[in-house]
Amino acid sequence: MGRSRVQGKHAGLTREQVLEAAVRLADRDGVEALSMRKLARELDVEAMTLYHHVQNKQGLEDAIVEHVLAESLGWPPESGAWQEVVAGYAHDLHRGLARHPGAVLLFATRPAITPRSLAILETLVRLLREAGFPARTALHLVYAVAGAVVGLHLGYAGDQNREPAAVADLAGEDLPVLADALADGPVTMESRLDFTLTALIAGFETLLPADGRRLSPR
Amino acid sequence: MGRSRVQGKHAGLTREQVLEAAVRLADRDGVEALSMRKLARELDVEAMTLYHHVQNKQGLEDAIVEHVLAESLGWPPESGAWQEVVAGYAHDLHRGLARHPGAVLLFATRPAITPRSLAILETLVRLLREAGFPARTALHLVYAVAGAVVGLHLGYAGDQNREPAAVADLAGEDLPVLADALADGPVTMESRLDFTLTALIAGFETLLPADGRRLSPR
DNA sequence: ATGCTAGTCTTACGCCGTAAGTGAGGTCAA
DNA sequence: TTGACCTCACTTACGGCGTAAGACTAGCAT
Repeated sequence: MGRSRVQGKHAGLTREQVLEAAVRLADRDGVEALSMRKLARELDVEAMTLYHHVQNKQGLEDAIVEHVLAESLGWPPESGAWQEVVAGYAHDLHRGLARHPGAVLLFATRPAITPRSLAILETLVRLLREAGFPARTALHLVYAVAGAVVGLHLGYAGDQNREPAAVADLAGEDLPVLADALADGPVTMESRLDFTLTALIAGFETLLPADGRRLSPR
Repeated sequence: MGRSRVQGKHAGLTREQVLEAAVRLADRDGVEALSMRKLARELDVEAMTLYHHVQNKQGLEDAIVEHVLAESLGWPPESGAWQEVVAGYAHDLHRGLARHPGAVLLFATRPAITPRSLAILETLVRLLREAGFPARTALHLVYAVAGAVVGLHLGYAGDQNREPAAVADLAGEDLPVLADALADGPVTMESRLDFTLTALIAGFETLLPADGRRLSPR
């Protein structure tokens, strides 16, 4: 019954298929429900088979992050107003995470140190330096923006996910200011992103050495 | 051997002891190593005993968050320069998370909706509103700051934790700008916190309606 | 033909969370 | 004093987990 597989037969499974199924499963059921055995079942294969395409579960998770990252982040433009480049980068990341909620927690727990993300980081920092930021400040800036985006999604990815919207219900008469703040409806992810991004970019601008040494050195 | 416990004997275990041991264990071995069985062993008790003090594992994790939060966050002052109150709040949270790295991931995945944290939120938002922010903007502000602090710690809490410092090693000659940015040593948590906080607060200031309607309405 | 290799399945181990049931002490009303 | 009841603890058991070790098979290179 049902058990119709045969030892040794090649099922033609590829690493790409494994990753796609893993992302699908994590998005559908939540990352905490992602197990090697369930993933294998999904692919109509035995669990141990997966270990030929992935080193272990941790390796699978790393690969998921890389996969989603590659799908989300294009190459930043080599030139342009830094404010827009940074905002574009943030929005790309945001859209990627929105499309793959199952990957959010993995993003949060893994430093992005693949060659690809480092190269993107390099490009961004170079652009910011050309805009007048000291290199170190530029690095801080990118970290702050990336952290804000991931942090934003975390708040909405918590499992059963009574997101901040639920605060509205809880904010009874004893929390009048909160109730007032939520009177216009719940705080959406988009509005939080826009707000945080605006504030961060405005804040960065005040940190920029006043002259803007890009073209005219004085 | 060693099995010297007796059925039914009251060992006098309290919820407080359970929580403290849980936090200690999570801080020492990482939150992913926290299991009901290990925790019970730590307390010289059988696993199922814990279920008298905690609803289930999820409940235990919720309680850890609450515990650490209570330990970290005092009541915000009812008055004072909003910049300093917000910065103080951020630093309190930061210190709490620094003291309890095992709780960071739990913080990140749980909306803070205990009565206590809601009350703190209420106080902060009220203060900000008195400083001239619209209620909704004030709420965004607090979320942004809290998210930044938690996000900051997440980057450093990733398990074996080759933190961003490791980027320095990876930034070879092909990533000259990054190497430059890291020439003065790795990016510490403190410097990231200070930078992000400065930028956020400066950004918020630009969002503040120009008059500052606290005292003089026109 | 022979052997190698890569992809697959089988079995097994020691963890995990927790449902269900057992038992020992303490409290307190009758 | 008794005995019912409650609380706290222990025991056993189940199904799921990650993965180490090994066996099998098909196809390719020799």
